[in-house]
Amino acid sequence: MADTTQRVRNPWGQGERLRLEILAAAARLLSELDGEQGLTIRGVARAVGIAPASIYQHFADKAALVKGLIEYDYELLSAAMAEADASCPEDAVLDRVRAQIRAYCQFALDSPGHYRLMINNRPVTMPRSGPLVGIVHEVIMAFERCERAGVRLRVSARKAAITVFVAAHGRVALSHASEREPGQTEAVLDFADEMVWLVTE
Amino acid sequence: MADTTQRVRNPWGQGERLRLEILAAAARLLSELDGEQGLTIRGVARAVGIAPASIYQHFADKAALVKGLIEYDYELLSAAMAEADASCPEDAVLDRVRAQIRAYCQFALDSPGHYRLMINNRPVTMPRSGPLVGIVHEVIMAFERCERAGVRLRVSARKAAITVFVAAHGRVALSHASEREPGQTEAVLDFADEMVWLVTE
DNA sequence: TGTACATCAGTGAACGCGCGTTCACTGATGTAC
DNA sequence: TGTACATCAGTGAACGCGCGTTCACTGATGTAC
Repeated sequence: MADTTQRVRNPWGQGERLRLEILAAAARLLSELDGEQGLTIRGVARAVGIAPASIYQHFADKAALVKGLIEYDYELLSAAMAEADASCPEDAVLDRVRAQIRAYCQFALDSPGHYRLMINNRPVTMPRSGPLVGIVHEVIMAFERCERAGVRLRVSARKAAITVFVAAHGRVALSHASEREPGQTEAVLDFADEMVWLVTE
Repeated sequence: MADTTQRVRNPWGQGERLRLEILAAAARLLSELDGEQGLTIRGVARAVGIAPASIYQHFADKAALVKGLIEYDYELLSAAMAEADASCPEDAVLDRVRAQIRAYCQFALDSPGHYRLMINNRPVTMPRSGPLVGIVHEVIMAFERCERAGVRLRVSARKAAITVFVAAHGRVALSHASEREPGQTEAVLDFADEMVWLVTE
């Protein structure tokens, strides 16, 4: 398990490199152990091949490490959703909504540990302005595009986005709580599509 | 904090009483600490006023204690939903569905720790036959009653129940992840109602 | 009725563990004069 | 060019903590004869 090869220390002035190594190792651990409680300073240090104390040169404490991880993950998720949106034809407005939601679900299914961390460790200081809100806002805009293109919604674009988003979270969370099953991914993505259908008409 | 009064031991043949005291204390702790990780053998022993070792006369290990709690909680939740259903006029079929879902959300909001434990610690041995399934089945039957009463559903009764249930879970879970806000309960219940409306028409 | 023993409810003290964090340190690489 | 010193990357060992669990025990209450 543990790396027996000795780590070579970074050259002068390149100490920041270790910071990225730490984040990368923490991300890897989080993917494997899915669950924040499995993410420990000592575990990360072990994975990187350094002393636990070394982490404190780059992160004030465990909370700072977790915060760094979450910020990184939000960027990944946002990028995945934006890419999904952009990969659809410009005028396939509903497909673009679906693609975004599916990308969201896919991320959550692929990285349960990361996803749970993002949801459950949202910074307390930003009740309605956290990164999650940015993501929901993208979906709101996608629904507004639909309306402008003539798609009839059963509720406002804003409400449609929130509803679909909340339901997708519910589906994903329940999926995480069960053991993996074949075809689960498709089931989740189908559910997401159906939610989009439910708010349209 | 700690009870300074000495516990009187149960009389001969009444040792089972402690089992209930332990469960009650664990439930109380879970309500306060909301989060399974806050629930510890030692903490429960402290709350009851006994030695940690005493718990092992009634529960083989921590998992057994948790299992006992979950079973108890499912009974509470089922009873609350059944009561909500029964408190509506017989023929107000949609109201009865709504009442059940609202009771579900209310339970989750009132007891986040219990709710999270139930969802995340579902017995691995019963993928599609756990107690949650029983609860969903009640909702399915409630929707079937609606159909028989002439209410038009946009999807099958089964799908409607699952959709509403999943969305309710999503809403509740997100609510748990944010800090408490005034009016939150109403917002969650309104969301639940809206989900019922979305699957009907 | 007395007494030896079984059974019961519950305990005290210890075990080993992994955790987050601190602190004085080591040794290599750069810089000032 | 040499040398004293500052700065850097990173460490080893310890701290106190709370955890789940085990084990031999205590003392009260019942039962057999």
